[in-house]
Amino acid sequence: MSEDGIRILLVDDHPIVRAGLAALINGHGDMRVVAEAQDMDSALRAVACHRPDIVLMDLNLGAAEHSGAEITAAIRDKPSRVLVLTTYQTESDILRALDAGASGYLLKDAPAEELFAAIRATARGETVLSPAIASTLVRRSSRPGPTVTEREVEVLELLARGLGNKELAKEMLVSEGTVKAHLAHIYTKLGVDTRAGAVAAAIERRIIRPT
Amino acid sequence: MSEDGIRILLVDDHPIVRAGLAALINGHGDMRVVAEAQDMDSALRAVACHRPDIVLMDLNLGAAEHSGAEITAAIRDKPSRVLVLTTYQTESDILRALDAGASGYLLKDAPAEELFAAIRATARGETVLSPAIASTLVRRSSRPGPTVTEREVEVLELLARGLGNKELAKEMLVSEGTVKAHLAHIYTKLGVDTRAGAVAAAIERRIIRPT
DNA sequence: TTCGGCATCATCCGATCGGCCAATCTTTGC
DNA sequence: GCAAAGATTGGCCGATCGGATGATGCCGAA
Repeated sequence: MSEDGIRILLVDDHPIVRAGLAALINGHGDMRVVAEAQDMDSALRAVACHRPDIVLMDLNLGAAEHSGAEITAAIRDKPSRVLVLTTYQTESDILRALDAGASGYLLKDAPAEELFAAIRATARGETVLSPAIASTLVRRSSRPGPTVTEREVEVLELLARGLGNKELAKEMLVSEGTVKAHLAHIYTKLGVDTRAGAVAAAIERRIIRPT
Repeated sequence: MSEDGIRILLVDDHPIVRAGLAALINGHGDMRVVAEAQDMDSALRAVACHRPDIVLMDLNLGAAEHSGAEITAAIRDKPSRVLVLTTYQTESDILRALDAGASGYLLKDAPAEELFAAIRATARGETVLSPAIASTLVRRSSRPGPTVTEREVEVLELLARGLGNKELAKEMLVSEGTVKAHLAHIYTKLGVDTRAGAVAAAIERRIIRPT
């Protein structure tokens, strides 16, 4: 890795963004884009084929079936390290990605220099988080206020897809009463009183991400 | 403009994406990024100050108050031409931008070459649309299926914000009965039977955009 | 001009939702 | 081991929602 710099695999579904990032990265002597992928399947193949040091992955993969966290998990045991680059900072996304084994989580809001620093740090084996991300996580753990449960996030995500209580119950394999209990908790925690309002508030607070 | 190539103003709220696009564009001899802006206000100032030939604008400006179409309208009478570069292709966004006077509408899904071609074409005074965009517009006009009304789109957008029927009525300055009528029409057109489902379907069909 | 689409409004009724109360069971942590 | 928190379920009731139906006015196309 040291002779030709940090070898990077770019994963993003937007060719234009990909080309931009590649141009940006290749302008630096100590790192190089060795492959690109536009979806999860080709990303997996590229990892196996090119053995990059770092997978720079845009989690905002449009209407992807794979949750992005999935792929991170699939790559985790390979020698490559995954650096997630995304637009959103929903609690569920961050936690899911980190749980899956991502070595870093960066927001596109960050300045370009931060990206390079993050790439180098990740290559050194360190774990990198955007300041905004870090503060989100800190806020999460040290907030006296209401914290939505994992299960409640599930409910919110299904809610955003327009399911009714019966459907919610069937989907989550619980009774309708349980669903209503979760909903009641969510309502009080978010300070709303309708399902639609809950979805709006959840999106507002970046608890879930709009479909 | 001809001595130093096409002068471009980049507008995008993500520094990383901006840096990537700048690196990409500046790699071409016949075009150059002369200024960058991360929000609408600084974009307007930059237009007045640098007089770019083209404003390459990312409409996907996070939680922007300004609709993006607004700014396009504000720039329109200046000598600069606006080329919109975005992720989404909702009917309302496209039509709004074109109505506002954008000279082009490109999806990030497009290959990078298409971006350069679009920049050059826009500089020549032509109007450019992504193939996907064009087909969306064509589909819109030649589709036998259900077409949601302007008013119904309004309802859908408010619906996505979690309002109840009473609130809907107050917001739209009509009676609750009218709201329910609109809802009924929307349900049959989208093939759903709940407000949440309608929101999901509307987002799915790119009629509205998740907030 | 006539027909159809759109927006507007109203009423009735069954289904669903949201609020309130109470209970059991598992996990987590002190 | 015990307390706290989360997940689970049940029932009751008023409020809201969704479906069906009908009616009016406006405007553009045939």
